[in-house]
Amino acid sequence: MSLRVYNTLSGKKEEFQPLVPGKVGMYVCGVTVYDYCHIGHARANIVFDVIYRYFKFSGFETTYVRNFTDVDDKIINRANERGITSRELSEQFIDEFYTDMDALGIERPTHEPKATEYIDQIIAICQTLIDKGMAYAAGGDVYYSVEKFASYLKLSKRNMDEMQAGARIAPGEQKRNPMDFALWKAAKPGEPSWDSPWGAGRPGWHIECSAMSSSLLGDSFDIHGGGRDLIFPHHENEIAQSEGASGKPFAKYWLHNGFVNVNQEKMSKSLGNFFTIREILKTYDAEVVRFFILTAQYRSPIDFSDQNLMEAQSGLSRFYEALDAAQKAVADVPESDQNSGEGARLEEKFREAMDDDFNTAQAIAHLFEGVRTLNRLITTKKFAKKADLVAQVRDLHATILRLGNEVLGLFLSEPSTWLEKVRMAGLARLDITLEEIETQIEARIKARQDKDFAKSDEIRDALAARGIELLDSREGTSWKLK
RNA sequence: GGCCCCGUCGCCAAGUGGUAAGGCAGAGGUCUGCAACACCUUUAUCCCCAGUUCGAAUCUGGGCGGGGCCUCCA
Repeated sequence: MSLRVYNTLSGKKEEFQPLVPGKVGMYVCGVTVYDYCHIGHARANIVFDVIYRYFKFSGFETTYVRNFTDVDDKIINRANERGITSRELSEQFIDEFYTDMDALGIERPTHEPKATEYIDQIIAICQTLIDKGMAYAAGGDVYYSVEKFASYLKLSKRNMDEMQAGARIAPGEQKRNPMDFALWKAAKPGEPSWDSPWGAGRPGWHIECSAMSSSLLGDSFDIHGGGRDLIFPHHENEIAQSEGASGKPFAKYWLHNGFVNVNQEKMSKSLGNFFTIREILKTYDAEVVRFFILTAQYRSPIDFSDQNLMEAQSGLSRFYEALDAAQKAVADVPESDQNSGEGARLEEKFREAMDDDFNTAQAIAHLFEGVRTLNRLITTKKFAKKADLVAQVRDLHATILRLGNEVLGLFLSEPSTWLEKVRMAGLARLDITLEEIETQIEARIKARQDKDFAKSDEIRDALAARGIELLDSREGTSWKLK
């Protein structure tokens, strides 16, 4: 079974064949650091984190580059509003970015370049493009001449004539063609700037990604990723710049993640449904957010709502409950050298799903089947005395944990700890204290010992009415949120 | 207006030519003092119409509905 990926460039799933056997180079557009990250950023970063992890898991030596855009109009404006430098602002939000990404369990990429560290390379590409006649300097700006790049719009599949009809040249721009875009912008007063052959200025947005990707991955590399909204103009322009300058093919496969909607509406500041990652994490566990995002195919739109998040929490709890129960069920049983093959079978199905364009939803469905098998095995009569079943449970438990940990970045907590954390978080939203629950449980245990079932049920129903469900087992009585 | 994507059970969501995964919720059963948990069983012919095919949710055409990009955006 080989890995297949959906390539925006061809509009089809293609067999993944790296440029260099055994190695993968991937570049994903990162964030412009002028504000806190929202759940759309969470999705993009989680999706490409899993893609990165899966390449490594599949044995590829993977170089993952994710940049920071730390020079940009929005940064400059925001910094000016606050009376600090662009650098101070961007550094602050880089720290905030890491806070959020770490919470979501996102691995650090191999390289995390900042645009401002690549000014020399940016200037060099601009110069090459000017020398080749594909770009021109005008009034301290440098513009890319789109008509000089024959395959412009090949990624976004748009029509040049129609694009031109709607394009405008903004006041102050020196473009020859409205579709041309800025590679270099002349410095205005109060803006950060660098010296260049065209005078003091700063890079345009698109050029930085061309510079950073070629510097760290070479002119040609395997995977380029980002959100759907970057297809035009950002990625289209990157192709024009990079291929125009190098004369070589740029990224081989273009991967784009779908959007996050909120209650079925596009998330936007004007609609007031804009959620930052840290706001969401006040209500939902980070792993629940991660799990939720991975239960959909990465290219589909996903709807962020309380109901969907609650369901994700139930689903993830099912995993942790089963992992917890399995762990306990085999804890006191001596190890044996039996190999069940259950884990290998599950792993094969998991890989098959992931090989099909990183279908995490399908992969998770297979893991759920593993959970059911696990639960079925450990509730078998005299389970602990059946060495073959014990071996299956150990194998399956270890496999679910390993696939979850390494590829999906899930199930990383100690099950009982995680379940406890979620319970306590839920409790905080109810009008009841832990002490009250424990007191009631004690009272009910006593009533049951006295065979006073009427009272026992009364206590249970009263707690249930307040959102607390009791669970009796051999070990005693525990509780969970309804 | 141009380009692109989507429409599968009450909800979420896989499946892209061979007879509908999985989760949540629901029903019945086992377990239980009664419950809950867990397990077992069970719940759809895939927006509509026409066509291609031995065979279509999957391909083609038309319609209806939803969304995205075309300006900064994950």
